Amino acid sequence: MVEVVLKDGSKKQCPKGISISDVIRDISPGLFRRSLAAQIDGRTVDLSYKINEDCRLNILTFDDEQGKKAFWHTSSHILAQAVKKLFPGARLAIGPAVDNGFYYDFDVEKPFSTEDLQVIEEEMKKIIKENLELERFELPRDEAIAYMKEMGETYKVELIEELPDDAVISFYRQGDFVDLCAGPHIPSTGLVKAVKLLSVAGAYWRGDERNKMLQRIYGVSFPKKSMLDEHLQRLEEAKKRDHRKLGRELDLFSLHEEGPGFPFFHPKGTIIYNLLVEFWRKEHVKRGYHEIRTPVILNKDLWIRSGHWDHYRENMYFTKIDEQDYAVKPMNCPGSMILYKRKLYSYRELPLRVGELGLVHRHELSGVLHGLMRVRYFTQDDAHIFMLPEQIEDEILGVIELIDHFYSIFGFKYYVELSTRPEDSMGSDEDWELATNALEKALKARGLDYKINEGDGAFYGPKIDFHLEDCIGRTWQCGTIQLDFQMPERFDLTYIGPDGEKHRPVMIHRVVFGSIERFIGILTEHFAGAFPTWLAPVQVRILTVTDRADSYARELSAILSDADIRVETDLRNEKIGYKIREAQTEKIPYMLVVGDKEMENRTVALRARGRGDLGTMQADEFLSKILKEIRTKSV
RNA sequence: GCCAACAUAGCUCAGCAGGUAGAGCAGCAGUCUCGUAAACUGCAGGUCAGGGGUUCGAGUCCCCUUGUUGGCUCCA
Repeated sequence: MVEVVLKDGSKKQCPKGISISDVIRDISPGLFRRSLAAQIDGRTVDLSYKINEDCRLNILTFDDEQGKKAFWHTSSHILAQAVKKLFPGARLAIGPAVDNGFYYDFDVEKPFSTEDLQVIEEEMKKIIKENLELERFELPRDEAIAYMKEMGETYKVELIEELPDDAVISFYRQGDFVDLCAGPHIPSTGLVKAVKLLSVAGAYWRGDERNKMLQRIYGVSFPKKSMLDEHLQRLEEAKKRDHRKLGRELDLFSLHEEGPGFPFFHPKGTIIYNLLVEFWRKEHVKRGYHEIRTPVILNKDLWIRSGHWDHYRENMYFTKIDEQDYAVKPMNCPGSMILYKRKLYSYRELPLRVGELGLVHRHELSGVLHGLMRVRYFTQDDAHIFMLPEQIEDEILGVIELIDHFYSIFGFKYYVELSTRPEDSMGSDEDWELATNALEKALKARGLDYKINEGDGAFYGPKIDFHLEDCIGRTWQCGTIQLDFQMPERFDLTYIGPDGEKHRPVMIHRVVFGSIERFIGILTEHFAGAFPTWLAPVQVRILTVTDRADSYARELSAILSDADIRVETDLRNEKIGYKIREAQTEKIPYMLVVGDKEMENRTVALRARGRGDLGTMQADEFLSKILKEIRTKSV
């Protein structure tokens, strides 16, 4: 007998060699129907796994992250089986579960068309209907390679050859289809009650553009038909929050063929931009930052010296002035270096925090442009902190505090990553290790959860990245903190120490918003266009019931405007319902309805976006209420 | 840049198997003075992304270019 400890702590005696399925069936037939995979002592396994010793058992359903993954992983096998049946020449690459479904990469003669997806989806449904069982088996390395070679699966052969020596090489069989796979999988294909193939895309083998481009099919699946409908419904809803759609509807910004990746900001978008900048300046002055402005175009020699020519040239724009080569800045740091070098600094002056709202241009590949999120010019809310080596940790912690303060004001949740040395980079291994450790130490001191992003640092130093989510859950890097020993060296920066000698300062590059343009995109999607009052381009609109209230409306407007509130009047000869509807679709936070009654009593009938009619109140009562809301930046 | 799809009025979309463009909203002009998400009538608005080709005839079929979308690579 073996002892199985369940999630709730209860213990169960079972015969040795019993399958997990049998254990669950014994606990509850209802749970058995929903179970997809299981964890034995934290290791995810199939339900057919035989228990041979005492263990802790955790049963996974579609509600568990790992259960979902197994479900989608099996779905990707069904996809591969369908493709092999319809396109026998297709070779299989990889087919994992991802956050929102699954995909499979195929090497095929001719790219898949949208029509092919339909046919493949139909074939998948047949496989599901057959309710094939998934059966696991293992092979020694040489047999596994021979087996895959025989089937012509060259990508699989490559995968097996690269597995570590001690790896268990397992396969899963469903009907006549076999795939190399670590598992786990759900017991049978019939559990997939609803499947939808969403898109085809090219994807390089192993994500390397030097490799062959494969055809990737994305799909999603669920154990219930209604869950698929809900999922598709959610995607539709998310589209309504898309900042590109809202940007057009709310007249914030636009993009034109004349400047792909170069957004135009309209008056209302510019109001938001300016408010963010104003807020940014206040918070930075409080924290001892100075602000500078440096040129957009600087001589090429500067960029050679900074290392950008060697490591960032592909992303830069160049121009000529009087026969000399110049570059449009893709980063602000070299300009900041020049200013640091204009005079001598004492150690007493450090840390020196120098901010710059710098307009940078970067040549991004045409295929990656995306609204305001990925553009070819943007404003970095940059700052460079020059400091003594012993100030590193405090300064990093200060920036983390600042970023957290900013994001929490908007109510954002964020993800943190630590990016380490990339292949194309400069400096010694010791410097990189020192810098990376310093960042990591600060993260730990602050108690932040973070993921390590191997090889994704800047070419001059490692970085802590802060990611925010868009409407469909894609994350975008916004804030970043980069520790740099290289630039001070390259530009021979110095400060005079207590010993009267010159020493080398260390520097931090950091941004909070990241790109003000991208941040506006994130804000738009986060609030679905209904910006908090302090950020709303129009904060109040006064709506008249009839033209008898026009002069009262103008008077109110002047009072609010004097208090720096962004107010508009709607005196058109339209029905009040029509005016309300329009203000509502423009997502204006407050509507003041004024007619004969209000005029007589010097009141306003208040209506708030999303909260409807709030009744009547004195005009000055409303004024103090909205002023407080703006001052506290409440969301 | 690569793979696929898409591009018709300011916006959202019709235009079926080639026979020279249509709706709703927005805009403009009038009428209605109206109390919490759409009053009524009329008018105007398009070298169908740009260029080439096939055809008696192309928004519709083919090719190229540009842009957009979803991915890949890359990144704030």
